[in-house]
Amino acid sequence: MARPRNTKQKAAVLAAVKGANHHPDAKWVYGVVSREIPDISLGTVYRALASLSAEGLIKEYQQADGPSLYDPNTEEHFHIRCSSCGRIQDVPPVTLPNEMFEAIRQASEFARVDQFRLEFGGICAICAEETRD
Amino acid sequence: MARPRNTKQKAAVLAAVKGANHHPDAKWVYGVVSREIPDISLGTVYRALASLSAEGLIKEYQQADGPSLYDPNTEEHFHIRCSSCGRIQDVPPVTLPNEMFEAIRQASEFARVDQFRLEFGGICAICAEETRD
DNA sequence: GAGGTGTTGAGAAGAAGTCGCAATAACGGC
DNA sequence: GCCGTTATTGCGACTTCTTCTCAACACCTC
Repeated sequence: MARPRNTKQKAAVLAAVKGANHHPDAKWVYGVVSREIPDISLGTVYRALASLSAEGLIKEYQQADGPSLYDPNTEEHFHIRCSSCGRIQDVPPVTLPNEMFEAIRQASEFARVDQFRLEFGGICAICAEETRD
Repeated sequence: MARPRNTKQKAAVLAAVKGANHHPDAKWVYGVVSREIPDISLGTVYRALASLSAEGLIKEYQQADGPSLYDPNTEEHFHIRCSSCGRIQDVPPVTLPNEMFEAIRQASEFARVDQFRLEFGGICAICAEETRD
């Protein structure tokens, strides 16, 4: 594994993600970075995003039904999605009781059960306000 | 919404999914059904799978990092994935405590938090056996 | 500042799925 | 059983998201 280099493209991609007040996808990052580096290519944005998440500077969040999103927040956390508008927001991490893992291990006959992926869903305040009439 | 018709294509797709001993994707179903109906098209398989899951006869399971899988088991259940071989297996459903939803609601300032998506990860028995030396 | 080699830009290619449309075939009525 | 309506099919083109190829470029070390 070679030592990654610091290029202005990667720096600009990192700045764009860190400066986002939401969870941007590659296209959005491309749009932002293009203003600064007009001839950057989308492929480079994808490579920079992959490289930055490999370095732990950002986090990739693979959606089940849409493009990967990139998260400036590298602290451990979870997400909640508004089922009405699709907005995604960070929430603090939660833990599951050990008995739950043990129950799943027994039911599945897996040798080890030590990971989980959890995301919440609901209605955000804005959508709740809008649909109230 | 029109009344769906029963076609041999849809029946064959349903039979293929129900007969699978795993969680097949559209391509696998296409491969199986093709042996019976050689000139079925992949588009038809996709449409049949969508229609069957809308009717509740099968369940679509959207993966974050791969094609949608289709689940013959329509009972409520969750999944566990082996992080080594990718095998996906059903596990019984679990519930999360109300306090967790309430905590997430407060932290997120969402109007409502009433859904979650949870999947487990670990090492299946077969992979555990293989890597033990 | 020269050299080695990560990186880039551009576009092609790949993976997964959807769409438009003419032809076909279910199914309810007669 | 035949008809007509219209849902469904097959086919290919298209969309979206992402990765790959490859020659040219530009970091970084010495």
